[in-house]
Amino acid sequence: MPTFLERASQAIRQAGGRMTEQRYILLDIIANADQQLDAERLLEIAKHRVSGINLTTIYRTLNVLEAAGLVQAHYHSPDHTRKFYELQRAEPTYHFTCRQCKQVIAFHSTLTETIRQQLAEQLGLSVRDVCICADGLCHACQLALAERETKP
Amino acid sequence: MPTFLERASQAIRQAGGRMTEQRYILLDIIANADQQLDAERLLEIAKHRVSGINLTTIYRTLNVLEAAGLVQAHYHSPDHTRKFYELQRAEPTYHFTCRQCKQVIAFHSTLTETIRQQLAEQLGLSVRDVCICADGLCHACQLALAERETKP
DNA sequence: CTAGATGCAAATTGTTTGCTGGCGA
DNA sequence: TCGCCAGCAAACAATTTGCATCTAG
Repeated sequence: MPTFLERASQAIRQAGGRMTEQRYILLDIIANADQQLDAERLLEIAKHRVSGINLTTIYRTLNVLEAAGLVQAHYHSPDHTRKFYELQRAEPTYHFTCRQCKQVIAFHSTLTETIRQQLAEQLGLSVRDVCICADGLCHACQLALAERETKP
Repeated sequence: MPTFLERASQAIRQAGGRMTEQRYILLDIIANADQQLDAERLLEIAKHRVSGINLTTIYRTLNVLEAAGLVQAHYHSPDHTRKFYELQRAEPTYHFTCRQCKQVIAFHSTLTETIRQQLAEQLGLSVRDVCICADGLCHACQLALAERETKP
């Protein structure tokens, strides 16, 4: 049974690419991360392992890995500025951002499947990616707001 | 019974702003559009009505209108590059983009409510906006692909 | 009259591209 | 060896900001 990184390297080769040190390391970082990481954070971590690695390489590699179906990109809040990456998996993680304290809270949802089915049945669409992200107020900020309103 | 634009002008004033010609016109354009529009398209249309109006003003106005709860922004595809605007309404419109032909297909969904409830119950979060957008292959492009695969 | 709005040009930010030398299969 | 790849600098596109001028209330 091949390891994940062996299978990955095969997937890249099948797509006409090569498994390089940089790609190997990035994939390894993403696979072992306990949260989704963005390009800048990935660069920061990767620099400890390959000196001279560059943001351009990070971006190009992420695009290669995404095209090969190895990783998948998400946005963490409705003001979608940065992309965050995780391994391609069955039940992806989505995110809620608090408008007040900016804290990002991850959640899982099976709604992706529902949307996929609805769009297939109703409109004949074959869905590949669904983006779901929410913002609003976290519990603490709701309490703080209520507090402030009772004694203005 | 005040008209929509009268109520809008009051909402802006309550937020400490003023109802200017530019804001009035943009709101009117958005209110009467049959689809969501982005900043550039809004500029194009607004130029017919106010000469000299500028992209900066469009962006600043959109932010004011959004903060005042009058309009709401959405992305049309998972590669969230541009924002599109519509009036704030109960059942917002979401979008699917075909990866092949780039066509954008609008759809409605009540899943926003489900997500809102789930996040409230499970994590105590008060959701304000939910972004949902999907991409994949439209019906025609699925057929074309199947065609291509049967005779390579 | 005066805080707030406009318009112009210039800045910002996340990401992509062009090019040249370098390295994996 | 030979084409894909890495690294650098420069380009991009959507949006924001600084500043002087103008205008709604």
